[in-house]
Amino acid sequence: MRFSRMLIPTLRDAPKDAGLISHKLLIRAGFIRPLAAGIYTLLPLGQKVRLKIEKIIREEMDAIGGQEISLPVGVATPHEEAVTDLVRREIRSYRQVPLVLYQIQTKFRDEPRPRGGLIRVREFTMKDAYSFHSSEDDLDAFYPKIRQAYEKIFRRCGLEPVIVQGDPGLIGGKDSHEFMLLSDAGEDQVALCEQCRYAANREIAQIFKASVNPTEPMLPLEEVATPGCESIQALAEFLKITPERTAKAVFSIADERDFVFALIRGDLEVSETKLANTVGARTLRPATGAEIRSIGAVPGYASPVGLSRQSAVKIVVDDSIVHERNLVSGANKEGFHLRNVNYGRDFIADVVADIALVREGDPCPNCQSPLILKNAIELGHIFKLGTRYSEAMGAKILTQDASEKLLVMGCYGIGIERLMAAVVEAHHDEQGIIWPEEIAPFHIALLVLNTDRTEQTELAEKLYALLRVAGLEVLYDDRSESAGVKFNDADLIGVPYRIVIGSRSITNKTIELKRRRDGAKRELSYAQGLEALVHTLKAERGW
RNA sequence: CGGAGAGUAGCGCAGCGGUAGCGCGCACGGUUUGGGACCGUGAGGUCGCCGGUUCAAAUCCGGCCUCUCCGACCA
Repeated sequence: MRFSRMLIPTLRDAPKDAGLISHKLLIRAGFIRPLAAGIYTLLPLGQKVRLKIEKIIREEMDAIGGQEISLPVGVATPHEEAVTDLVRREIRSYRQVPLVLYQIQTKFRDEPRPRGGLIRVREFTMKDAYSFHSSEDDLDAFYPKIRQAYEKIFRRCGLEPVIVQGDPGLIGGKDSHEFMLLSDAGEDQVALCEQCRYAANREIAQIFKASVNPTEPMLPLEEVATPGCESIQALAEFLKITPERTAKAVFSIADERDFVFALIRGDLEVSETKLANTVGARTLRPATGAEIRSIGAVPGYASPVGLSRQSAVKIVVDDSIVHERNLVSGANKEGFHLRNVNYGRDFIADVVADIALVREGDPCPNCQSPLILKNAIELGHIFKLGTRYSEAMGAKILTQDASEKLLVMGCYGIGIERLMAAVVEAHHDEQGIIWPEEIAPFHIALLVLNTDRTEQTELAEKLYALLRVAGLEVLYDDRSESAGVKFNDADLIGVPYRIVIGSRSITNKTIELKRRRDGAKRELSYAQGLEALVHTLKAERGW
């Protein structure tokens, strides 16, 4: 393409409301334009990159037997249901599975809070894929394939995400992995163990919980006055004990219906995600003081001890509590706590579960080394759905022995524009974007510096034509701008290679080839003819 | 949805009661052209919207809208 004919509105200054580097650069370099909060127009350059990413995804999905389809854009129907419905109608026999269907389609999400340019938007392109299997074993066998396909997709886009255990959510499959690109621009957090490579989304990461005093004999309950001790910290200081010796109560309302009373060791925090998954809640919000009092508890002085059991109150106890002895917990009386509270003797839970939120430095569940927390961008998510949808919708097949069996499903997603933004986050410098070759909008930027010198423009035109014939995508900067403008735009846009034709090219019979990634330069002679030069160039690509 | 900030030319900003400004960009002419050149001329704005106060509002007051950032969801 001729730069002069292409819509590439580069900007010197980034709009002030752009925060992230990827956001600034994609706008400045003329890839995207904001239309409304979380709604972006992809300009020609942005569209080119998106199509290249989609091409990679198609190739890798097809390589593992995926078949592209296009599901109708249901108003309220999740695509899990639409695709399960399709398969329920069309698939009868175990001989027809495994079946892998995918689509690349625009998604609309009424995001309460779009942010970070393309990282989180209201409208975006998603590749969603679904696999159908005759058994758990077959899904288990397929799962590594999709995982590898994802690794390839991201690697071809120039990214090396960390694969972490993901939140299986309410859908509650047994395996779930997220492809996380470590980046400060990310809004997720992952917990990583550098020793044993344990990696999980922070929300569901486990920690090794050593009991502080599991062998201490149970002592009798004892009420103690603790005026003004409404926080664990205040309580621990007042009683001169460590927070590990206390039990903390956290109150939530699940799905605006059930009261959830969570109890965890005083030094730990509750993971809302874990808690929600434990009680099977779609939404969870903190309870108000009035709601807490309504079940007979006192904010700041609450415990399950002596609480009259109500069916609407679900008591969830973290496993950290179960193994401890003689904790201090609330007396459900303003200004009083109880010493020597013991699980089993003084109270029991409806559910005992791990609901702790990992913190930096907590011991790894596998090797007990300190975990580190990092911000990350979630590029993709794969998980085993199991039979949740096939059961709900009656998607069955006949097995070899003519019995009916529920299909076992997996589902797998990638957000395309977010991936594009993540690539920019990972690959840029002060000058602009540095696209990995496979998804760059162009292979080569061809710059002619003095457009009023016919020797130069003629040379450039010839080279432009030959490069295209050779199958290269060329952005030919034929504008009569000053050299600096052209250099800066080429760098900003992030084309992997740059050819410069200037006065030197005429006198020395050479052109300059520069690699964007590291600035490596070469002077290539065309004394043997331009065709030979183009041949060399192709050979030199990736030198 | 809760909290904080911001809306003035395409982008970045100034002006904060008296008829709308600057830089960049854009158009035209000329000189330039190896890292965002220079001179001259010019186009471009219902100052987010609605109402109020005032002789007079971009400016003061009220309401609304939009956007950005920080907290609860997700690719």
